[in-house]
Amino acid sequence: MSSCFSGSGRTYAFELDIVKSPSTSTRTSTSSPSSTLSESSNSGLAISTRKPRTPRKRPNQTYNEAAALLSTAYPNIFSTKNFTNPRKFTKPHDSFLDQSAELLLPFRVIDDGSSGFLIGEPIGEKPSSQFEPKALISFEKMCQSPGEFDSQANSNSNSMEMCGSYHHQDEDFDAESILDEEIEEGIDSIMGSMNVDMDSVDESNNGGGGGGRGGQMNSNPNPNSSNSCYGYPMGLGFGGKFEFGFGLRRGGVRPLRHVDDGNWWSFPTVDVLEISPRFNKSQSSSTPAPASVASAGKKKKKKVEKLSVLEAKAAAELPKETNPIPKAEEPGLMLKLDYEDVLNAWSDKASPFSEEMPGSDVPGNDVSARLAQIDLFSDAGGLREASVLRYKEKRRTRLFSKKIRYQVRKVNADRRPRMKGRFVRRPHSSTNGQRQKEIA
DNA sequence: CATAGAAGTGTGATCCTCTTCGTGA
DNA sequence: GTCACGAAGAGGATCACACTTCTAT
Repeated sequence: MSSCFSGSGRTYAFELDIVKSPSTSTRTSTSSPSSTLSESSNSGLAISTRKPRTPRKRPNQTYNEAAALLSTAYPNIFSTKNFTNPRKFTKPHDSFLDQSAELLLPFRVIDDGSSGFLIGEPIGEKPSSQFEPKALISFEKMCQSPGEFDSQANSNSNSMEMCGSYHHQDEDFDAESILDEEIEEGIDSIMGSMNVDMDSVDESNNGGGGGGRGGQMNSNPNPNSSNSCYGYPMGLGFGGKFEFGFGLRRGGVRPLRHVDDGNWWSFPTVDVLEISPRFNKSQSSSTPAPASVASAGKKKKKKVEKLSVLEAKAAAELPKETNPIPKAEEPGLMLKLDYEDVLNAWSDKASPFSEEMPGSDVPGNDVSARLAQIDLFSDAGGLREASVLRYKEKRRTRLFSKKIRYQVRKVNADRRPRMKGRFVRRPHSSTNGQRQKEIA
């Protein structure tokens, strides 16, 4: 029985395959590979003569790995204590906010993908057994983690395109796209779905194009989600040029689809309303929109209204403890944020995520030299710096290609004749012994 | 040391799920 | 204008193949 799920947005049913031992199985030499379907589709309880399929790959493992390292590297920012109870994170005065007093981090300082998305990982709730010492390929098999939900993969690609700033932060890294996915996963774990009245968001953001995915935004059936949601209304007057990592495309963030009900809530979330400046809703809604936009907005408006009614119902049924975040509409609970002041205040400060160590003589990416500079036994965070560098170096050198265990077999396989991708017998195939003699 | 059987290798075909779009009620 | 349904396409995972090498007995 396999309980692993896909990480690429698919949901796989539990399979109950009674599989013969590989040693006793005889490979069914079917003439057509399509026999797979006929063998498995008739019944949930199938007897297969084939090897069980290897579990689907899970892309989130590197995310977890990075999360653990970053929490070690930047405990002030990615403190695991914030993650023990995700709800804590949504409180206006939690430790994260305390770090910067009245200021929030300007998002542009998040220099690489390993950083910004880690805020949400519930490290404290999960034993670190998933973090293996060797650098795992991101698509190697992993076990289910609470931080994984398969909507990530889908929504990731959406959020990515709006994150224009990210593309300017190229690293010397040949598997960038895969890394991007990790980042996006993390971003989405922060983003989640929005349950705010998104009329204005939809109107300005959707632009009438792109097939109306935004209609799903509020489809999260769990009433809790109304309080632990987030997502940034990109269209709300930021003009899209604001370099926030909160990327939205085509109407916003998707809901948590196919999320394991037992774990989905464990994502620490940031209520975007609490970190957002107030927007004059009436103003935005009164702004005349283009016709196409208006029609698209209308379409969603109904859905949003429907869902908001349902959510309001469900939220009312919930006990107050489970609903600790105040409604966004409540005045006075919003975090007022003067972005200009924030940017000014941080303009002369080094990024906490910067590749460059402040005060370091060693420029660039000479990790060894930089490691040598670090006093590992000082109290001033040398271990932390070392951890960060180790992590970055590891990430940089991580292999995303298939690992060849036996090079000679690869060579042989390359030489082997094929027909439509399959190995075929050599024209004058001989027995192994004879073949070896020939080679000798 | 000999033997049997498992492991592993690359690539095209196939399967499967999800998304997008068109059509009709 | 809305909704449901189905087709088409995209994208990713897996399978099948022959043969050599590795490993356990």
